[in-house]
Amino acid sequence: MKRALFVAEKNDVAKGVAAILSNGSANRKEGRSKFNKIYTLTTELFGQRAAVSVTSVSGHLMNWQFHENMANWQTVPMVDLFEAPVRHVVTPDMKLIERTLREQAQQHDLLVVWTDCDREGEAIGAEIVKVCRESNRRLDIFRARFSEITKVAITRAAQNLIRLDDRTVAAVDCRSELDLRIGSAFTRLQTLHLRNRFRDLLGSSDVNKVISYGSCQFPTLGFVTDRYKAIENFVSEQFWKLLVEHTRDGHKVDFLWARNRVFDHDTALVLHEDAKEAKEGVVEQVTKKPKSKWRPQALDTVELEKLGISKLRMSAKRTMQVAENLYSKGYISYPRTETNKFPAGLNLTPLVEQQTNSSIWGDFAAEVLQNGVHPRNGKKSDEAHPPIHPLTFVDRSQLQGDDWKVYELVVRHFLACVSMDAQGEETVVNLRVGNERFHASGLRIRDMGYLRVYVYEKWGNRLLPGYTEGEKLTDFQLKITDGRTQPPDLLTEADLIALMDKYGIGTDATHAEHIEKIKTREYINVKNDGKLLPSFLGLALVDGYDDMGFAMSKPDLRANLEIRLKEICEGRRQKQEVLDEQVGKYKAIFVESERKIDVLSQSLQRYLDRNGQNGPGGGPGFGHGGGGGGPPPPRGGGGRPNQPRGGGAPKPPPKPRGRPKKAASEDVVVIGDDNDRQGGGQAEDGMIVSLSEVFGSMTNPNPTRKPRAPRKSSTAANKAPRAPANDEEEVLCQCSPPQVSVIKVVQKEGPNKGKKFYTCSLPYGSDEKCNFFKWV
DNA sequence: GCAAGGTC
Repeated sequence: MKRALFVAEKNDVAKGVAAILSNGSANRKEGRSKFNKIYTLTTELFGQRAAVSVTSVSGHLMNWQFHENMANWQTVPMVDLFEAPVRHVVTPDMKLIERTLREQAQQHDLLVVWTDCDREGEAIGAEIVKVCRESNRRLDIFRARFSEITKVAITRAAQNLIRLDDRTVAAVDCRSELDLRIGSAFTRLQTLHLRNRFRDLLGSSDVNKVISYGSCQFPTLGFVTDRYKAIENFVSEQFWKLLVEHTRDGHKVDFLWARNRVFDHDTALVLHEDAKEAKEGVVEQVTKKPKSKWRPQALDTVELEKLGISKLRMSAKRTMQVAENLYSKGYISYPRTETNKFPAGLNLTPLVEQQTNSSIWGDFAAEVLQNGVHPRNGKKSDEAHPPIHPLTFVDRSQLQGDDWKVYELVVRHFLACVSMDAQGEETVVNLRVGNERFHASGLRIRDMGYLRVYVYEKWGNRLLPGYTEGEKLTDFQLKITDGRTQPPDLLTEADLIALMDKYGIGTDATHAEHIEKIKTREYINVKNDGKLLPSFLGLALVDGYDDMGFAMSKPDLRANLEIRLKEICEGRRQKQEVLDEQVGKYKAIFVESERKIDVLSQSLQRYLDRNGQNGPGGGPGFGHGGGGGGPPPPRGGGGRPNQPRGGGAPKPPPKPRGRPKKAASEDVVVIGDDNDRQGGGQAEDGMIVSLSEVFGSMTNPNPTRKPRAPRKSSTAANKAPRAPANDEEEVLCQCSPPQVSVIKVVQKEGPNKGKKFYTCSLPYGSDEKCNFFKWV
């Protein structure tokens, strides 16, 4: 009888494969590592009975390393790290597993690799082969291809063995080697340079701060600094809105303006006057239509992390730690998955049945069974693991703290996913006053559906009194209100994960770690409300390389590598070719960076100077506690002290609560010169207050340098025609002294769209701006 | 003392 050794990526899979192939009759033996057992059984292989041992590794066995002679940071020329030889060695904590494999390989005739069917799984497979072959040269090597641990999938895989895919292995090796070379070279460069210049901040010995560079760390940091700068460079604009208020049956109804808002006061006044003259409003249309709120899709890792952050107020890292713990206890399925659709072979009914035991959601689970189990599936599959779902029912009394919170989330999400959408009816009332249109909407919920178990989402009734079509209203109030556009919010950890996911930075298993890494490196800090704020150090690193001309913190570097790796996998490029090309490219950047490295310390010095107190002579750090460390507040912050007032009592800026997520953008009606606005537009007060929470005593609101990137929405504006154009006369506004006015174009939908008008050249929101308005 | 990728 042939003897076959099966090796899976983790013990859990080995156990599952053994149980399925043996129909539950496998024997369990201890391996050298206590986490990786050996299961023995007999099964059919190549049409014959075979004696099989199934064991496992725990992820990668091996790692790429430099030789010891490269270890000294002071004496080894850093640039040598790009070409010094590297070797593939078994990592110390995998030694016991390696021993099991060596021993087992000698006792078997063939080896079947059962690692996950993804890129890393293929590479782990190659490591298993390497170790096993060394101890048994005669081994026949095969690979099992399976996408889930179900009877059908596993037996089919066992009967259709294939070979390892060398190209995929080459792609992973390429990635690992590049990450190692680039990471170590730039880490040494930045660390030694900055430590030398800022000895008191960074310390001078090995145990002190490392300023690491990593191909995932930097783009992750870049997302945080980009958002911070978008806020810093944000220019707020004033806008105006019309609003109709009407009270009926004791309900006050707000009819919102169909134009939403306009950015020109005169336009708003004209439209307001026009509508006011109408005196009467007409209910033009009352529509009722069903509206549903969809139940959540099957849960994957990214979504679990996002929910952990936003609903449980835990970090992504912590959420995953807890989920892994629940997984190891057998309470929930494998938590690292990119799959958000349940495989057809997975019977969900017993999983729902178990939950009927709960005193909390048991009734809901029972109801799901009555109505049928209908998962809402997404479209993603990693072909390795199913969506995250509960495996066993656990009573509230058996779990504490975060363990319970995460288990509860997984169960509630699962039950919600397999239940029904919430159903309601929406009523929209369209009201016309003169030429202006307004609308109010109401919602009546008919069936809460999944929301009865999914306590993390809310959907409320919005009562609307009855209106009938054609009805005329006179007892309403037509109001004109104003507000200011708000900067976007700082990123939350959930936003960051979504961005990493979108740009392919890291994998589902690692993005929480990259975020954690840039926290421990003190490149970013987490505010009390969970928002992420870059530190001086983080900003300085990003700016430093930007100033040298290398976009090291942009996500496209990594994206570009991914494309090359794919080409290797598809056989269109050779590993060595890509390696040479990438090493060459980065080496050139490195050499230049080393030459211009002072730019980096200058960049950090600039931020420290802004702080006014934290010179290199001894500040408390880059952001933890005290008055020390965060970045300065956005430009113009701190109570706008430098604005000359242009006579007359200045109107206090309105402070609308519940700021909209989006910045002023595409619906800007009027256009002007962005530079004009530097003084006038200011970040909203609320922003300044919230930022200064973390900065303590830091006060200097004036940065030493101009923001580099103008805000996007204004770039189009810069191309605005400045009056006078050749065919138009020069028109002066009403300022004293009068200024040449600018021509702007109404861009909003409406009767005046496309019409040109003259207006004061000062920026909107500027106190000095006069009210001059004249159609061209 | 450097990376990112697996996993416990």
